[in-house]
Amino acid sequence: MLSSSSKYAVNAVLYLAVHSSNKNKIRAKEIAEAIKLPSPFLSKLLQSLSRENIISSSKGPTGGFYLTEKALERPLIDVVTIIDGTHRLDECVLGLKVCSAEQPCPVHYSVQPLKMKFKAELEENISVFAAKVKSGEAHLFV
Amino acid sequence: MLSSSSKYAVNAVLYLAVHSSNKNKIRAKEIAEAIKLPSPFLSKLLQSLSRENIISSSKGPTGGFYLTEKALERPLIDVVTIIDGTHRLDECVLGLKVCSAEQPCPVHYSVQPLKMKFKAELEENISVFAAKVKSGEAHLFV
DNA sequence: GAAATTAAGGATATTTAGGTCTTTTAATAT
DNA sequence: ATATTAAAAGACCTAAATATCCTTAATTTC
Repeated sequence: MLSSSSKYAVNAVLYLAVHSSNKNKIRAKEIAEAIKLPSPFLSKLLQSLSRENIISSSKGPTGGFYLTEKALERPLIDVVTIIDGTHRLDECVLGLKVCSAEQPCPVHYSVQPLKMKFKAELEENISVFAAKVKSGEAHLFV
Repeated sequence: MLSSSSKYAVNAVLYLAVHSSNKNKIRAKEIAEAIKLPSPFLSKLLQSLSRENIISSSKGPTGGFYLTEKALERPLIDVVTIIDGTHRLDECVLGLKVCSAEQPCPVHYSVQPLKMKFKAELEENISVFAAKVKSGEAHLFV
């Protein structure tokens, strides 16, 4: 459903949402260690996210990545679409080119509502998910 | 959620469910053309399915693949697990090693019910999905 | 301004899923 | 029996996703 890359990206963004601020930037390496990911690879993902302004960065000593207040109010699904594009979440579970209400695949009516629901969940703001982690209601890492 | 391979496999099995019988076996090549797939690749998948007895085959002239009455009563999810194994449908959407009711990821409670529902749908017999195709209620190919 | 630090960016390597080809085995028809 | 047909099996190839490395650019501290 999601690529590994976008899973990592979501993890990283939520980590930043919980731990960073513009006063407290976090280095790629620290995030990588926290979420147990090779840091050069994570850097690539962070770069992509930064280019699309969903996370912010600054170079040099005391530099690193962080989320602005504004970024916290963006839906989590933005992270996914930046990394994976939009197609992946929309395509037919059976891989049919055409799969719609008019030409449904055999599982279309079972799956379509679930897909809509999933996407709707991801429309929730990053801050909402971060709040769950902060409160201990949800966890991020092993 | 499903690998391309298991999507193809599901398509092929449903094609067989609709078109084949032990009196009317279908060659790999014909299935491949019908579902627009490279036939050597499809052959591999059919072999795996045949080894696990979810589809039947016979060699030689008038040979090919077919589904028995018994096979039609197996749940569609068997096709998926033969090709993908069981892990793929169970793993955490955010890729966390541990993701459970006790240690839920931030989207766990949103996604878990959807996943259960999806798996439950796939527990339906192959014949049920085939019937939908036969009645024109669902479609298989572009 | 020089040194140190950290992200950015490009090039490259590795792994895995996806796809192909060739030979062997089994069944059928003549 | 022999020729033909089609699946089985294994080796092999390809492309995309995943991961790494190395150089450059931007900040900060001293």
